[in-house]
Amino acid sequence: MEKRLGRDFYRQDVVSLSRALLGKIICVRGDEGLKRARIIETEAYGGANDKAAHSYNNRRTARTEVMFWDGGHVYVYLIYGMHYLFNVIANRENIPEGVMIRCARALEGNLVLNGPGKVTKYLGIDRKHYGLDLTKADNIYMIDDDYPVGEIFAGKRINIDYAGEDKERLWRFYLKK
DNA sequence: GTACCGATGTTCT
DNA sequence: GAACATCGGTACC
Repeated sequence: MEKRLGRDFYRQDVVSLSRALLGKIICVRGDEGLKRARIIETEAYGGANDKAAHSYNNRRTARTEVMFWDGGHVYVYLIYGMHYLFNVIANRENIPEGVMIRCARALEGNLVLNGPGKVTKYLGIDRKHYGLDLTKADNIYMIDDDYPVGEIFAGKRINIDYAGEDKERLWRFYLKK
């Protein structure tokens, strides 16, 4: 059975949500029709106390604004001038936490999207999705189809050398290939 | 497998 | 003006 994930699902702390999102399906409707991908790797970005997060120390700017919104909103930003990264906002209003989707598998063709920039490129996610609500939007949402996830592995997050001791946190979660 | 490199544009200091 | 939650390429081992 397939069902759309609702608000309560997203209102978890960011580490719990990062694990819970594994195996779920991202659906995006765009110019080329419906694209879907199953999440197989995530990273948690904590709020005020995580030096790796854009919202570290509750930094609130035009870019990080959506991180302070209720769980289930979409945070998209451009990195290195060419790649959009897709994040799912966790927890509740004014607790700025987000889950980065690092790796997924396209349902159409079984293509492996091994990198956050490849995930957004395949799905067609860009700045127009910034701030949308995954529980309400008709062009971007998440589906639970009761996929058997199996064992979840954990490791250090990637490319956050600037984060000091927080780079040691085991906040990357993934399923076996 | 690891190591570097350039491309590219927005954000924040 | 520096930094950046990346990628695809080349080089080498």
